Amino acid sequence: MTNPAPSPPPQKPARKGALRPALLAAARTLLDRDGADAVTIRAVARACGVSHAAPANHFADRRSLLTALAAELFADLAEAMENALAGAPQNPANKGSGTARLTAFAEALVAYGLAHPERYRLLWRRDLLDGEDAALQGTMDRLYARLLEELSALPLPAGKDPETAAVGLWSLCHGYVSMRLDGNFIARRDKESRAPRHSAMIANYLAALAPPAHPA
Amino acid sequence: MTNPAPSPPPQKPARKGALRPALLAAARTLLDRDGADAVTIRAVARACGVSHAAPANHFADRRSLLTALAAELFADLAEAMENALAGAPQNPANKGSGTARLTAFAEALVAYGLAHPERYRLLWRRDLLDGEDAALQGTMDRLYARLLEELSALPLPAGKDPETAAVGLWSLCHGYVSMRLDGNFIARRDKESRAPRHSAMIANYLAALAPPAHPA
DNA sequence: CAGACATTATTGACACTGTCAATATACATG
DNA sequence: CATGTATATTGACAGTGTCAATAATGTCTG
Repeated sequence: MTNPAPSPPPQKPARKGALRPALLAAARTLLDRDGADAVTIRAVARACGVSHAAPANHFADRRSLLTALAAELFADLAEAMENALAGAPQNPANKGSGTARLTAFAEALVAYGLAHPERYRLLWRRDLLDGEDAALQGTMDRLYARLLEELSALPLPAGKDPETAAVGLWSLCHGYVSMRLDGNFIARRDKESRAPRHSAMIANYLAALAPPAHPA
Repeated sequence: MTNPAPSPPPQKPARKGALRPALLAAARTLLDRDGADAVTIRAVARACGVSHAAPANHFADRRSLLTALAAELFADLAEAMENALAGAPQNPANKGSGTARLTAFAEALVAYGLAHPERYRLLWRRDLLDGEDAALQGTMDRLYARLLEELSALPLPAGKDPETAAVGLWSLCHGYVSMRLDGNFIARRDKESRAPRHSAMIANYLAALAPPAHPA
């Protein structure tokens, strides 16, 4: 099946078996520009210069196309968060606030959401995606496991388990980003011009999770 | 579009000038049963036994219909949260953690979301609603102001302002409910059969906000 | 009361969507 | 070359929101 391209891929009418990635790229562009609603089978086909039914050979239906796109986006997000972790100080021996890595993790999540609104929104549009998709679930589970791993390496106070802390941190970030993106009341009071509120919010949450050695 | 569900039961032709409330009631039923996607102008009209263009006299377009419905739902939510506040102990001037009222507030929000998934989801579907609608914005703003009021009555530790605390608490609850409803990874680990995690989560957050009376 | 007006409901149409069926083209392998 | 598989095209259908023209209903005025 895999053949070396006999001629360079010049234009939208992509050669050989290159329609599938072209469709995904077009879908991503449409998503960023006009939101998930604009990512229709026919619009994607038009953007690739093929007939309206051509995508059916690569994606069974619209849900399948959006799911594949979301899996790509989730992988991007996971990479961004992994990079953030790599740039954070290694946690262990140094006691006290080992929350620098968690801060980096949470900040990266929020930053991705605010930087790519439509992409972030799509990730959670369960009505548009196939929640049973293996690729999608796998990336999500790995990301959550990563957070749990970081949290488990932290000495938590008695009565606080890593699972609840992980769910809380993720909920905090996800809720904040969602309401910012949806333009609801939080957004009207939390302009970008101010110092970013989410940083203080995250810091507060993490400080409570692992209070510094000398509480004020 | 796929047509999964059997058609809703045809209803009585609402006489007189009572079509508008009938449309809203039908929309609410459709929403609860099949989600926001199922709330189409034509389906609502069918449910009320009128022609497909009859609703146009009461709602300019689909967005207008859904916005009116969402305003109703937001009022319901506000009422539920107000009731929860009424049942909570009045802010005790005597001492210590006056977070009981905030706990009631947050628990009521989460309870509403988990009890009425489709209604809660619609509240934040900005792509389906008119964010500039006065009724919708008014109810939302009043609810947020109420939370801020409760938080401002609380003696916060230095370095923590009510605004950030309010945004954090709301984000925490909203994020948790969203991910539970969307069936994402949190839901797969946070079954109803266990003790509800959100209670511990909320308690942890509020405890950090106003630490108990015995400081170091 | 009768006529004029405003509100509301109906019918029909258009463009758009997802999806299916039948067809046509290309490619690869025997 | 012939055959067969993968892919692309055309055409159709049901469903949707929304508009225009029409009809029916009520209400108010003179």
